[in-house]
Amino acid sequence: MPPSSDPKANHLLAALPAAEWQRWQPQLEWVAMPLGQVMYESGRPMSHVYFPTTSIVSLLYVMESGASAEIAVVGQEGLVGVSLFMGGESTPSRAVVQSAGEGWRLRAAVLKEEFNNSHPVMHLLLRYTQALITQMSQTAVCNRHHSLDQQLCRWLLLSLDRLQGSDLVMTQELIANMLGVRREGVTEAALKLQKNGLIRYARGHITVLDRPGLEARTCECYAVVKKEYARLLPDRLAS
Amino acid sequence: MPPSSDPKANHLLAALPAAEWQRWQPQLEWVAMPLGQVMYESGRPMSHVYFPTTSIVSLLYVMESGASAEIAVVGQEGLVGVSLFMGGESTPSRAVVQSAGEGWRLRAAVLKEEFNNSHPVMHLLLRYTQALITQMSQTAVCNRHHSLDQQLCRWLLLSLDRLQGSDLVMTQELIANMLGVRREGVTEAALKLQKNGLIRYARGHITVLDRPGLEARTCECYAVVKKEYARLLPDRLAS
DNA sequence: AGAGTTCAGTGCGGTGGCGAACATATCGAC
DNA sequence: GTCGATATGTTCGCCACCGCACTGAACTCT
Repeated sequence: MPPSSDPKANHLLAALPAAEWQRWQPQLEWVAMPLGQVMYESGRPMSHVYFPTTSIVSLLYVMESGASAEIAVVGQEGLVGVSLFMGGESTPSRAVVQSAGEGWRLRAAVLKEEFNNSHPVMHLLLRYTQALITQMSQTAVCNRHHSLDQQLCRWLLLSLDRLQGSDLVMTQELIANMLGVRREGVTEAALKLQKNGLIRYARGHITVLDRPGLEARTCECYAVVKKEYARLLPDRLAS
Repeated sequence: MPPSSDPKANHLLAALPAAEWQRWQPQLEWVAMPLGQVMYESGRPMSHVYFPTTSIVSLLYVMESGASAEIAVVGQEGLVGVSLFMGGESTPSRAVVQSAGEGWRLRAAVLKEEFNNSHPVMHLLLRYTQALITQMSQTAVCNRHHSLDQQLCRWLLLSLDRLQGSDLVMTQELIANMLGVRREGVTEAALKLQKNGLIRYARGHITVLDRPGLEARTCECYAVVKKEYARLLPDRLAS
């Protein structure tokens, strides 16, 4: 399978200054990211950082009981593996491909070297990390206070922002795992949305018909996160 | 009110290399941190970073409805204001003193300069930030899956770790605000703990009698966070 | 000592999400 | 075209937590 996507489809790579881009380009390695692939496992050191272009990756925590919950989602606007330059080498969470696609990766040693020796790179990555922190915080708040209906809308919108088009390949079962709720709950919430003409779905394909409608139904969390991404990341970096 | 605490009671300050400590010491300003004081407000640029010594600060998000939820807690093991060196200058959350005490602060400009020009400082602060990220992630998970009983235990333990002694000055009302639940719910959960001899409390004073007992009742989230702090932060930095 | 305030405990109906079991529908493989 | 696997829809009892209203107790201030 050949690369069909430009690395610069990733917003962070696109935002690199020319000098850095020259150095990185030969080191970037194309990767296919099929649905369900585990990009890194909880507690395991990471060998690469990944820059998704057409894929979406979920950071999720899997509990002892087997239950899970999504902490944040990463797409073309970001990168998977912040703990590499943050200094921890690993995190207690897992990264799983939530929507199949492609991406580019860089070896851990190369990234750390670049992070330490280039202020523009460092500041870019740290600002992205802060945006990610906002997403995690807001997830915590949302999990506490908002209804499943609202959370489903938020989740659909966040995912949509990280893809092109208005189609998601995603079963209700998977969404339930991400949100950390029962599949039946998602069915019920999705039914309401479909009845109101906001989405249409069938056997793992969801089409968003009325984006403004979803935005009207979701909680404030979506807007807070989106605004913060726009504030922290230059130009088209805003997802 | 004179300073009664050594800056080095803060673990991050204590971990500074000698050269950095020499530069920082004259710049550090002692501050009293009374209960309820807002260290920074959502969306507002920060003028200082704060290094608590005997106080505890909650990072919390206040919703449009007025409801709130704690995202993370900071004490002698850390610092308040990571967004300064992460590059965002502000965050959508608020920082409030949850347990009165003291701390030291540094002007934003000084901190940023130090962060950019000293690799040891940078790495120390980034590792702390990653630990903080773990705490936020785990809060999201905990909010999703665990009972109020378990969360109360987790919260008590996290707070206890950031203080000396086994006493908390804290009403149930305040705890409820932090956890983002009803005050009555906290009353009920606290009653159970008291009946089982794990804690004793009265009118805003809580004494932990049986720490291992609390640890046995709490969810895995506490241990995950604690372990990650220990892993990421050198020596006695582990809270 | 009395009044007002703060803090903790209790009861009651409502509800959102849980767990489990089961019914249907669509797709792909053979 | 049949069969099994996969995805979605429905039901039912259950329980934790919610919102509200109220009681009682302890501390504070004058």
